[in-house]
Amino acid sequence: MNSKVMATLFADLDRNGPIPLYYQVEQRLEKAILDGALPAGARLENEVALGERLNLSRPTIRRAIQDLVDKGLLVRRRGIGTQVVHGRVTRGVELTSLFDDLTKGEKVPTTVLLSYSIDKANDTVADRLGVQLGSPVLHIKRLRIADGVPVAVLENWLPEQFLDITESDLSESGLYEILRGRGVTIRVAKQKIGARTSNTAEAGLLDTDRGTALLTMERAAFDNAGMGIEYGSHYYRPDLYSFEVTLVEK
Amino acid sequence: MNSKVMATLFADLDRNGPIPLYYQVEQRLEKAILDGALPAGARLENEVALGERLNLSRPTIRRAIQDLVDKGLLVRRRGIGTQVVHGRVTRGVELTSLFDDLTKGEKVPTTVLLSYSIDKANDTVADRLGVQLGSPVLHIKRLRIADGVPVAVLENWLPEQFLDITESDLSESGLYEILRGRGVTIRVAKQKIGARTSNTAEAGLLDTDRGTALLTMERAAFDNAGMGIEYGSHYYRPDLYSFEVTLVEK
DNA sequence: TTTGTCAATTTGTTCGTACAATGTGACACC
DNA sequence: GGTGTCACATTGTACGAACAAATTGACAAA
Repeated sequence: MNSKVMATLFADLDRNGPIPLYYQVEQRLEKAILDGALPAGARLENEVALGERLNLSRPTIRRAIQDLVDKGLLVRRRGIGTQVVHGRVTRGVELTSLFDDLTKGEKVPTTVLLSYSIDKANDTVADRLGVQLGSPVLHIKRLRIADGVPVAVLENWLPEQFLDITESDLSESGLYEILRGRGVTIRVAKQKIGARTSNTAEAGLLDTDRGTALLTMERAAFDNAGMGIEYGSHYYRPDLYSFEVTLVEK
Repeated sequence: MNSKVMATLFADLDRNGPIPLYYQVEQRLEKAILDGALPAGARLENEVALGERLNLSRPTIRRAIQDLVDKGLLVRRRGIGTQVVHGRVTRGVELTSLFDDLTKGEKVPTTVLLSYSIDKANDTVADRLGVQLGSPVLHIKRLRIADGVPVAVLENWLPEQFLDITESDLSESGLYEILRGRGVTIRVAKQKIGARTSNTAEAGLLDTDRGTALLTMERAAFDNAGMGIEYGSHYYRPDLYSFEVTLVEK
């Protein structure tokens, strides 16, 4: 390990703050890997030595390393040591929305609210969200535009507790941003990704020709307690968007 | 917790065998949840009590529970306890192949080997697998059929160490099955899922009309040491196949 | 009635320690 | 020269302990 790494890695830890020590170590290591300070194949110091250097116990170091192994950034083998994973496999699965994805890139996302209403939950929505059939749900349909080009049509249903989300909220921020702002944390999401051929209306919204392929995604999202938060049925222009997933086998 | 649960959960552990104790506990809990013995919303005993009952330390119990939380089966909250997750969210992301998926259902999968050759790695393949440009790679192209209906066209490239996989191997088993049989364990896979419109040749293979939508998937898979194992570029008939992914936020 | 406070419960973090299992490399032995 | 064995390094499993943080519920105070 070179001196640059040592600087970011072995600076003082905040031992009294609210951020767990293992998490501080984890983030430093992750940054070093993503920055390239720890290149692919580089071997880490062993756990005991790292612990002594940082004045942390071995379990704490192990936890930090294990999290990065779970993310697919590190690989470890008994008797050998811990290495930065080869290859371009960089980031794990994340729960994000299209809005987040676009913001992270250098695109400028815009939203057009196509429809906004309070409906009664039909069979599908009630099943996916786990609410009573016929109970009130917020139903929205949005056109997402990046740098002036239409990218996706997003249709969402949210349960009763979110009926107070306003139209102006939705035009300002992504749905997931609004939910985060309300303290909602999404814990589990089940997605189904497919494709189909567009009809005239769909093609019109996305500014393409009827009959071209659409990438489709259905998602049901749940919070800590397993309550349904959001059900969405979306379609995307496949020349402008695709889903990337990194799977890590335990 | 009822008595049936106690029976499966609190039977004697194998304390000397090679199977880790935390893993034995984990599997018993998972079985109890999947069997419905621990229904959605059921509250587990607290960690300390569970440990005393099984004569295990708290860290061991915690590890078992944590793994199930990571799989999306349990939810825990400080001050509250641990509960079986609500909702229909059942299983986490798994690394499987189309062949596995079809076998698990009640379909009968067939394979037609469309081409089989040893090529020199081009730019894309060399990059994805992390091998030298121009190094020998096994290149195969297969048509996957389920119950007599063509479902997907699978094109794969494998590095030098797999050149000895034969054509008959491939017609008998799925690729991942062959790899498992050779002791290869895939650790990390990066997938990109998208869609596009089919051309005449593609439509012909899948027995559809030219211009219909295709679901596409690219995958690069790596083993423990981060070595590239397989790079694939596939397309699917979207009316017959889709990708389901369950995401769990840590 | 409402509000604030405190105790009890439960998971979260961190420490220290011990031994087991696995892979590497050196060395002796044939 | 080849082969087996042994010591060493490193991660894996497991124990015990202590305190921190979050949630609930009971009780006292306004």
